[in-house]
Amino acid sequence: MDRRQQKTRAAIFEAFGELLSQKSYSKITVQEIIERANVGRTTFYAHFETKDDLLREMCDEMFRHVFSPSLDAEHTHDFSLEVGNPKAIVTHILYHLLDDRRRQIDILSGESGELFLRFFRQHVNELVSRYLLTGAPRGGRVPADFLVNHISSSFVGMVQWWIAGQLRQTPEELAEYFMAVIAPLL
Amino acid sequence: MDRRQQKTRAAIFEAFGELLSQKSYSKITVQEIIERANVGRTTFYAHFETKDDLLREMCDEMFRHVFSPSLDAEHTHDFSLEVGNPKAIVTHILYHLLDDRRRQIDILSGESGELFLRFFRQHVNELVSRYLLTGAPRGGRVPADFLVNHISSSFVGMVQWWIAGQLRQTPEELAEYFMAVIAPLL
DNA sequence: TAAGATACGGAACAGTTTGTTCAGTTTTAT
DNA sequence: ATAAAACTGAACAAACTGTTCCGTATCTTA
Repeated sequence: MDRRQQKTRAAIFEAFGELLSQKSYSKITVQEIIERANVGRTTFYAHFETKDDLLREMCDEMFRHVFSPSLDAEHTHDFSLEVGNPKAIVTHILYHLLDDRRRQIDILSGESGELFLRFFRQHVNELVSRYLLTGAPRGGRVPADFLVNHISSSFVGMVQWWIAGQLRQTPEELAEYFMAVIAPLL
Repeated sequence: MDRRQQKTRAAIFEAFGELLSQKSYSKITVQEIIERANVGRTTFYAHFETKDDLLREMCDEMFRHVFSPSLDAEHTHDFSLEVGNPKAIVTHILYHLLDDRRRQIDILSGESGELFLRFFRQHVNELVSRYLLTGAPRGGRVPADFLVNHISSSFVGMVQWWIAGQLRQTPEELAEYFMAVIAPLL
């Protein structure tokens, strides 16, 4: 991809992210974005059809990172190796969230956190039904898709709680809590 | 309150509700609302400072109903009498949601459901910490506020799942599921 | 039922924001 | 070096917002 495109795209994401941590999505104007990104109006619309489009693409990029199996240093894991070890997966994802702290967390704690958590939720749902519920000999007291939804809701809810509480807990602690309320169901 | 005010207020709520079940909140304009409500521009701004204000007031009205202890017919309950019987409370609330079916559900299934679920969540949180967690001899493996948050998230998540799935379950069934995943923690 | 208060309607307003077009400049890749 | 591609800036119509002013309709109560 053209170097210019990369730079513009990055500048827009950067500016958008900063704004999102300051004010709510709906109150952010394209005007502000391009001013802060130092980019021409025409250029913006050459990259993104609309503000919503920008949001979508940014979410994709964010969560592709959060859910990517690889993590730089010692926390490297591969989901496929961790099937049957839910706690490791949970810890792993929480580390990823913490990793690129500035962008993810700032945005998620902003007024438009819910907006992003919708996307987040989708990823979590997929993950849960793929890795967390396979071959688990459940009691069968509730339907499987109810259970998947329950676990995803709990996870996303936990992350919200975590962020709202200033990230006071370590990923390990959090994963501990999570397993305490979820494990009885698996 | 003046009969005229009631009528305009109702007309605006009605119009707003219809629009919300059709398109997302952010794409709805004041212009559309007043056209559909057949109300003058001046009148709208005499009632509500802004579109966000309208949203807030409408949420208040909606959820004041959903969480009100009284329900018309045979399902009449009083929360205060039901402390220690969480399942009854859950069933009760679900019936309330179903009650004014047209407005609540349509809005919640619209693209802006999350917006309303934020308010919904606040009420649930309050309710949970007041009625569902009092005097319960917990194991103490997780902090109390984590637990409250977990239960609220699960409840709201369940409602989303319920609505997305076309309300296929009865409130009783749903309450059954809910207790199955929550009861072990109380 | 008459009078004063209150709510409504319509038109017009300045100020923003949006998304597009066009012509001209800079950067990149080959 | 040159052609393609990306960027800029200005200007544009269209839509929406929130406000003001004034005349009309409706309610309240005395």
